[in-house]
Amino acid sequence: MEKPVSKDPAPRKSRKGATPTVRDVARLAGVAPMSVSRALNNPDSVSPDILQRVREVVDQIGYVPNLLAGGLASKKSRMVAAVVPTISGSVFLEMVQALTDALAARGYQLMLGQAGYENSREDALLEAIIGRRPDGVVLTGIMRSEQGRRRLLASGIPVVETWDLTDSPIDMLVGFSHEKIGKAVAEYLVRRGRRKIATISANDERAVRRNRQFADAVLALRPELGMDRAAVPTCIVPAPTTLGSGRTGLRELLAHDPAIDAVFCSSDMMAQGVLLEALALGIEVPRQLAVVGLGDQAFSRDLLPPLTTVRIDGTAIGTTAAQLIIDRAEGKPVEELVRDVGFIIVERGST
Amino acid sequence: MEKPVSKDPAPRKSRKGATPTVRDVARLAGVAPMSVSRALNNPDSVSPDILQRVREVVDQIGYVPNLLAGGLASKKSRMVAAVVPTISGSVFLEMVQALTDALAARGYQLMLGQAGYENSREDALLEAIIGRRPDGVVLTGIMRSEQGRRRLLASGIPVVETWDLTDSPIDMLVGFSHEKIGKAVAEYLVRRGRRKIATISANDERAVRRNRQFADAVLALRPELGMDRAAVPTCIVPAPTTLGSGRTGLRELLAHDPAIDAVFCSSDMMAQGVLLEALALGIEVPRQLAVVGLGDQAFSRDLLPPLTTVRIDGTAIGTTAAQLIIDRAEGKPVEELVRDVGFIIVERGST
DNA sequence: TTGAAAGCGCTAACAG
DNA sequence: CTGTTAGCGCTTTCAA
Repeated sequence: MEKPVSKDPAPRKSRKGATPTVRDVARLAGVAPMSVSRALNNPDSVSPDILQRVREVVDQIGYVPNLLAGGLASKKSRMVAAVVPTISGSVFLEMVQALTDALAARGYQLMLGQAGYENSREDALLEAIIGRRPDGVVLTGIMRSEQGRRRLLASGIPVVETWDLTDSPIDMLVGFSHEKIGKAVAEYLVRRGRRKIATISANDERAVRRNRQFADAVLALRPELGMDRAAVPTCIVPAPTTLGSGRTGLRELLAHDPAIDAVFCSSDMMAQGVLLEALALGIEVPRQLAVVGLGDQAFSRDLLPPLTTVRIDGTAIGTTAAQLIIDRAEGKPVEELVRDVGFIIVERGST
Repeated sequence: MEKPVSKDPAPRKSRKGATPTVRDVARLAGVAPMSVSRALNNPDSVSPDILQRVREVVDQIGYVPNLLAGGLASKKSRMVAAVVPTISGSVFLEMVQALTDALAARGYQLMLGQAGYENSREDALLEAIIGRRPDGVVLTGIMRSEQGRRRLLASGIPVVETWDLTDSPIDMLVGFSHEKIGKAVAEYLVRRGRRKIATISANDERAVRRNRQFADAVLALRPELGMDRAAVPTCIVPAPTTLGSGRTGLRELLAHDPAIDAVFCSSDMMAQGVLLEALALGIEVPRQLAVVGLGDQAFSRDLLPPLTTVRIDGTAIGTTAAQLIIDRAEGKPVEELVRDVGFIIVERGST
């Protein structure tokens, strides 16, 4: 004769010290594990009675659901990966902050990856990201490597490229046109009567396109300069840009042509360096030299003189990217896959 | 009579378009799933033949292991969570960068959480973190809330508190003494002959302790000031500190006492604001006013004058924290649970 | 509304 | 060295 099955069929005795699971909660609340899951994830789908009992037990034993297990079962990890070139001193911080906040508000967590500016680690990074099956990936800039595009595409993970525009996004896109910025700043400076206009910029691909358009626009408006882009001096510095690179950049430009009367910098921090170097050299800003930055960082309005700069709404980019990914994850149809958040030239004392 | 079991017992036909799994790889390589797992995670434990066949299949079909599943089975998520008050304009960036890099080099990924300065979201954040079963948590600062300490402790996750020291860490600790910084800077300024010494600082708990020690040290060295800490004017500004708060801070201090001849700021960015405001007011630095910052950010050496500041080695903190957590995760015994990375006063032109 | 069964994709543990 | 078995802790699916 078989031993009768006991009422409590020896559930792996919940050893003291082990992290509690749904089953522990279920047992203590006298319900099925599935009801615990429902009470926690979808309180409306469960009777008030069960809901309350489950909540009591959860509070009492300090149960925290294992989201790895949940993610495996439901194929939703509630994580979003963000890739930035580097986090340090970067213009992307505002976006990352907005992203983190917007995601957290909806129960999503951010995974941060640094790709480095030479894309050295990009491949390993993509593997680390895809392997964690995030509900979305936010890329800073456009994914250039064909290999990377294919892997992301194949993974089926929603992707938001940012901080740039392109005709062929992998998936979704929230950005602005670097070409238009180049053109707009050039026109602005020429309109303000500047004649010898230069740029200091990082050696990245976006800056190159911005500069090309910048130079072309200057040349178009100042036919006397001829057709050669070399008439618009450009100082290239390694990314990431720093205050120091702004200082040395200005010195190099002036050594090349002392008559320069306007500089467009590829970051506010670098523009600040230009302001400082001008001060050190006794060059008056804006009378002798106009300075324009890029990014409108918090400090820019408090500089001496306050910095004219191109405002990029990093918060809008981050918030929008989060929204797009969450909509996708929740099955809502996404209307416009490409959003241009534009930019504004904020005019201040440095021009 | 039963149908004979076929040799290939109908493995859930790998529908085209579905993400491949270990089983797909195993089938195509003609080995057991376990061997695939070993080939990928521990190549030495498998014959060269199998290793090669597995690698070929992996490359060919673009298999990326599901780390959620792996983490669930192995109880190692290869993720580390970091909590910072806020990422923007922050002195913690260097640490976060070093952390990300050091972790990535060992195959770990960083999860970033922003707690906010008012600890408003701390609770939800902790839940989101613990639920993902990271292999470690790096906290910026000491966890003050008893509730938070208990939850972390109960979770059994290795914790590294940073950027501070305490006698009762939750687990591990990599930091330095804010009290000692306050004392050291005070002594430094007094030794340089400064008489009217003030501070501008954020309203956070660490700054308060630093300031108290700072004021006490000043009073001890300058008995003529009496015993009242009010003799060391302090301007409190809301966190996070900005260049703008440095500018207004200096104005407020001077309004209170025009004779102030030294200011200790709780961040380099704020110290920069002080330099700028001094320039605007025609106050000579360092002749009339000495300025000391905190953090030794990249830009500080390039300021005008270069900023004297307290160097905190964020890179060392991040790298050490990563090391401690990885050691723990891999079962290595951790020798010293508490590491004091110290600080250095970097003397430059502003004093 | 609630519950039971059956995995999600991987790896620990043990056998061969 | 290689394979088999049995879960990890949760949720999907289906039946009650």
